[in-house]
Amino acid sequence: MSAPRPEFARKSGSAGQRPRSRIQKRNRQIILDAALEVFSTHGFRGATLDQIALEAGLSKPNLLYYFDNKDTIHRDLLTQLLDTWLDPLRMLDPRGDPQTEIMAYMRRKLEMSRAYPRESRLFANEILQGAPRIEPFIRAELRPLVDAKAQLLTDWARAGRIAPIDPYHLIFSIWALTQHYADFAAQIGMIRGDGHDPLDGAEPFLEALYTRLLAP
Amino acid sequence: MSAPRPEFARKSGSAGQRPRSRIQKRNRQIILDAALEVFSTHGFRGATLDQIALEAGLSKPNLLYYFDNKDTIHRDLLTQLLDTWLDPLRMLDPRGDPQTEIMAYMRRKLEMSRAYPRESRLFANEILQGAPRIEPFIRAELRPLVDAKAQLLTDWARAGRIAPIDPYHLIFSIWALTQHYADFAAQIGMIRGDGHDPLDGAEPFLEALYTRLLAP
DNA sequence: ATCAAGTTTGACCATCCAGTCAAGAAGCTT
DNA sequence: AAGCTTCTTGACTGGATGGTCAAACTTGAT
Repeated sequence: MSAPRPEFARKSGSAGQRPRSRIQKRNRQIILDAALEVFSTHGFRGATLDQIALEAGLSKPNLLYYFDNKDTIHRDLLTQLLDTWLDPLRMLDPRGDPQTEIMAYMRRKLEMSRAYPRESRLFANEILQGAPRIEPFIRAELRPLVDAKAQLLTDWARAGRIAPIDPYHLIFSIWALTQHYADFAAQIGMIRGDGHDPLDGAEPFLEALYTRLLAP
Repeated sequence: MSAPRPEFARKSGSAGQRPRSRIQKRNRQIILDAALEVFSTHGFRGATLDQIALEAGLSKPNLLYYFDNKDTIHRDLLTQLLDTWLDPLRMLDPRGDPQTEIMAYMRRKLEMSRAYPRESRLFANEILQGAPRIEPFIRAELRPLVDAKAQLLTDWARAGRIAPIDPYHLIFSIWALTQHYADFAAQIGMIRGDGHDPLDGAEPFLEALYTRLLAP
């Protein structure tokens, strides 16, 4: 007879249910990993279930046994990503030394570009397309967080502890500079030579840049 | 009977043939403009000819009367874009004042993000996907240009006319910071409020940033 | 006005692709 | 080993999409 979906996968309104069996856990992870690979380079519409299935080493119907549809896979990936995407900014500590804190934030973001370039590209793809799927998240979570941290930066600037620069542009600059190494890795690789690590030398450069920018 | 393609459109190995009639010129431009809109937000695979035709106010077969296929439209757009994409960097003048020259380069790039955000996103999409269509261009044109200008920056640094910073990362930083305002405009708009111009305040910020970074 | 060339389109086709289904294979439990 | 559940897949469907074609319409030169 036709196999019913396992309970946990029936309706995954929000991600985070844990698979029951070991096979479930393993295959869901394999699929998400393959999907991340494909979605991050081709975008949502450009990716096909066949590609993902091939990448995962599973059959397409098998994919759809674990996930209701293409959209669900994509949403689960984004949800998983967004969960941790804001942590570096959240960690910006009002009690710390301003320059140290901002520098540490930049380093955490750079480390994320190094460790999770595919996630960065998945995010970039989503934003390029107008952020249709994560607009609510950006408005409800990211925006207030950025507003709060911008206020903190303003306070620091007012107190003369960092240079008086626009806090929003400061944050955007950190995003732009760090994510660039993941999002444009293909271009950087072609320019610097293919054996070259795109991030080589990035950290000292960014340290110099922000040291000079932030000095009061 | 079946209409043969007009001469100029027969085989457009490289873009740049000029249309014969006024209608040709007008409609090709309308189509390219519509295609830019659609490709830049949905990527190559994500865009459909129907979408482009709708955006252009033409029928799909009519689109294909002016362009051989979807790929040709995309290639023509990229070719047209790349033609002017490197001009700002090419203009970096060895005889000028280093800081003024670099600052002017940054301003030219920022101006391109303001004037041609769709082109920037088209380019970003292409790179995100691994630059499959413009890899030859990057290797044959962009790379040598960047190498040459990096050498120039190194010379300036050696002469103590700018701070001793990695020239490649300096160039990448200008790309990242300026293009970010076009590529991530959707995100910036949601954070700063939708009536807000994403580029508002960007120029003074970047001026401060590069002034401080470049000072010897 | 006439005619040929250039332009436009409705109808159509082949392929691709997300998603279904029923049957079979593999695991688990006793 | 039996019997139940979970997992896997070949074959299929319906709709979207890139592209074709022949007929009709428009334009411009004479």
